[in-house]
Amino acid sequence: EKQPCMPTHPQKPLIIKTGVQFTTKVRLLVKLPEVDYQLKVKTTFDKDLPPGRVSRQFFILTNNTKVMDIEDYSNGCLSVEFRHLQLKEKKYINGTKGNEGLLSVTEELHSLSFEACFTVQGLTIDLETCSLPLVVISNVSQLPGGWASVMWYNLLTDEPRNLAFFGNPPRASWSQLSEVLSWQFSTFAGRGLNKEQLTMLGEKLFGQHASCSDYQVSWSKFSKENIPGKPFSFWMWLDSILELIKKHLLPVWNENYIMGFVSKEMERALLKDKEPGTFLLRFSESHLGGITFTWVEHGDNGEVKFNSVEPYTKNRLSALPFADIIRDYKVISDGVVPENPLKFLYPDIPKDEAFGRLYNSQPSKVHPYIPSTLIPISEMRSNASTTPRSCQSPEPPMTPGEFDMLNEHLCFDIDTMSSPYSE
Amino acid sequence: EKQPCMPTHPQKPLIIKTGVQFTTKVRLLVKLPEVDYQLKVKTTFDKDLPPGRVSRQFFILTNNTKVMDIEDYSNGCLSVEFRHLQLKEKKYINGTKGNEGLLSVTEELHSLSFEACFTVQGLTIDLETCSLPLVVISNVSQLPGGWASVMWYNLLTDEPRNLAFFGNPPRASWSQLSEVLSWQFSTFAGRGLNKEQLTMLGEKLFGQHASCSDYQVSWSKFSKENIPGKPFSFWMWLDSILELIKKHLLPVWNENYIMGFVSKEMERALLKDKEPGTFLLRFSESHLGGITFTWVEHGDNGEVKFNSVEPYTKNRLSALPFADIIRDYKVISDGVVPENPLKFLYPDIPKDEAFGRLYNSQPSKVHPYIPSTLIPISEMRSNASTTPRSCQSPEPPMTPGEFDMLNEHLCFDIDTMSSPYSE
DNA sequence: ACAGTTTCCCGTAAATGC
DNA sequence: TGCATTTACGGGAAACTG
Repeated sequence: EKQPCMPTHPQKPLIIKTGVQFTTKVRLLVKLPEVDYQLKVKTTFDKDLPPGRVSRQFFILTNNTKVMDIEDYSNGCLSVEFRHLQLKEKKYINGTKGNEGLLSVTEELHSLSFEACFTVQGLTIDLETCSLPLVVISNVSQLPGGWASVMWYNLLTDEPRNLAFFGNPPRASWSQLSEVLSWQFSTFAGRGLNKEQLTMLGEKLFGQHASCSDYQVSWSKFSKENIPGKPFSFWMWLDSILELIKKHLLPVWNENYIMGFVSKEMERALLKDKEPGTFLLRFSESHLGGITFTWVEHGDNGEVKFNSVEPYTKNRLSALPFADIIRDYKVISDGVVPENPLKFLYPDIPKDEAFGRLYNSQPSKVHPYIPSTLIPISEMRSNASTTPRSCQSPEPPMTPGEFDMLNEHLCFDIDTMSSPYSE
Repeated sequence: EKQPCMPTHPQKPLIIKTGVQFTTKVRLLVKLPEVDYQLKVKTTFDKDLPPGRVSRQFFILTNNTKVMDIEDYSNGCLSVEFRHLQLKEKKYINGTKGNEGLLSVTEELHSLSFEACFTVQGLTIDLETCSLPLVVISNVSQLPGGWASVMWYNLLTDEPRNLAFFGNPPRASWSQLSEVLSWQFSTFAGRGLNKEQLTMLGEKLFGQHASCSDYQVSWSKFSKENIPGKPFSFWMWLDSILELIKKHLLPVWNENYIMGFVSKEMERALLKDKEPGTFLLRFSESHLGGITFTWVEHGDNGEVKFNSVEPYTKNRLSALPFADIIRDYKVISDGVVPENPLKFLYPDIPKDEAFGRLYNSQPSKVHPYIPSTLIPISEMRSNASTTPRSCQSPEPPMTPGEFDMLNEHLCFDIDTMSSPYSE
């Protein structure tokens, strides 16, 4: 909470969504000799930005002027906190938008300026400062793109406000980037990525060169180009997993039960010598935000078989928590009694020992009813059978005497009125 | 589409949500002799309402004036359509709100006025009309209450704008009300209510008097008082079922496979002589928006047993469509092979014959994965185990020479900035 | 036509007012 | 304090716009 008495910029670049409130606080670092006058601060969005440098322009919808006040808890500093600030896009200032469409919206950097002007003993002093770069989005669906920008900026520059950063963004070394990725998981999901997990991610980005930790990753490869053969970029994929963990897998992830980032080859190598029924948890590489389990079995003639279930995504997981899925998962083969093939979490932890504490509750006993729950089930050899007014009135001209009639009968009619709630 | 040339009010009372766009159209019923001038129409919310008559006041946030135009498709009538109208509440005009808190917000009726003024051959004519009563809500959670008001108003008065209607709302006879309720289902769910279903609803409202179709229902009993022993009113309960049907049960409802409104006594009477495995579908009376099935079985010593599953609500149904639940439902008794107890839809339709066409899903064959689905299951004899900066600076006074230093170092600092997307 | 972007608005949760 | 009502905003989908 304590800060030195020099101008610093403790806040990180931020993402602001239009129409959603945000807050900012400014503090005067030097005590003023005489403070018996009001010091007004005005905040402006993209104050000095020449139009044309950005393709979109925004303004602060709400009150943008406030009087500085002595902080209650500190030793007399002047400060002011703007609350309930809200951004709105300026529409069509003159003709069309300003910028060439080179940058995507989440690469476009903006800033918030603060100004005050006051007079001390006859001398007029202007104060001004401005925030670190800001990304402005209009929908939460743009949040992953915004985070990518913030990460890349923080990782690769110390400049306080290089708004042209994404005009020619530098590359990152894998050693730098992997550290940041791990930090994302440790910050938002409570546990970072270990060496094996990072190795798999490195291989995903540039094949088998993962050992070269000084390999360079371009901004485009990180978050703009799609992964070959996939309809999403590396970061979109990774972020979808981060979101899945945050919403549905937090305890399981924090217990380190999700290996998560393992190639299919590695997975088989790990499982092949283990007890039948040994399984591990892995994130889907083909779909956004999915998790699957793979278990090993021995066939009748002793050969090793691997099975992976169709990945669970947020929709399924919000119907049934993941630990319960592991507890209840059943495979039914041609009418035989269903059985749960998951016995040991890799390498050899009995399933209930690992997940027992994470199992969710069970039947609500609303009396007259039989409790019911959903269980996940796979049929091994199923024959999938899919079933799939017309307006008539006297004509003109009018005689003078017709006025009364007109005044009598002329009136409006509400022809239709609709709202989403009508009919 | 065609309308007579007299003022009528074809639109029903509506529900408008603040901040959500609505549309209205006004038409001039008499052709004007000379139309080579512009006729402006202005729309005003609650124009003539003395403040104090309503507890909330609203205004039209968007443009409320528009020029009348000749309708393209008709024979030359003047009309104007207001689009993108939006309502906002006036806050604290003078002190506190106007009204005694007698009425709830969904009982408070408002209106929209339209005015125009024009001059023909030296005579000035004022036109004005106003809509049928409107209910204004601020959240969709108030929609059921709003609908109740609209229904009651339509049912019990022909007055075009009796804004005081809910000051002393009349009672409805059961024969009137039941017709309206059935109409709700037929309008919004495609199939109305039959006599048996209405009888059950009547009994719910006033015990066993259901046969007296001239029994009177008060507004309060219909939608304000809770059903004895339940935390919701009759209409809230019924509307929750209507919503459930609209979102999750439409095909099943339209095929008439949901008996739905049956008392438990009636249910048993109907099922007791039927084949074991005969079931019927019934809405929950104890919880909002739930549906259950009850099936009949014969015990070992021949006695009749009835079972009902815990009702399915929208959350469960959005994880698994209802027809699939019926297809896949299993009961497992003490480790025995699970079996689907549902065989015949009452009275005797084989389950798959009734629901076959409505079965949904089936395995998505994303190759390397084993397809998996959720199935609903009940354990009959389960032992439920629940687990569940400090700011220091030199003191005044200043010497003249210190000004340069001050001007050099004095500046702002952005102390904190936060948005929901920060950190 | 299409993709990137914004708008719209439901539905849940939280905040606010009475 | 509790209840009624409004606000906030994520998230899915539709509308927009070059």
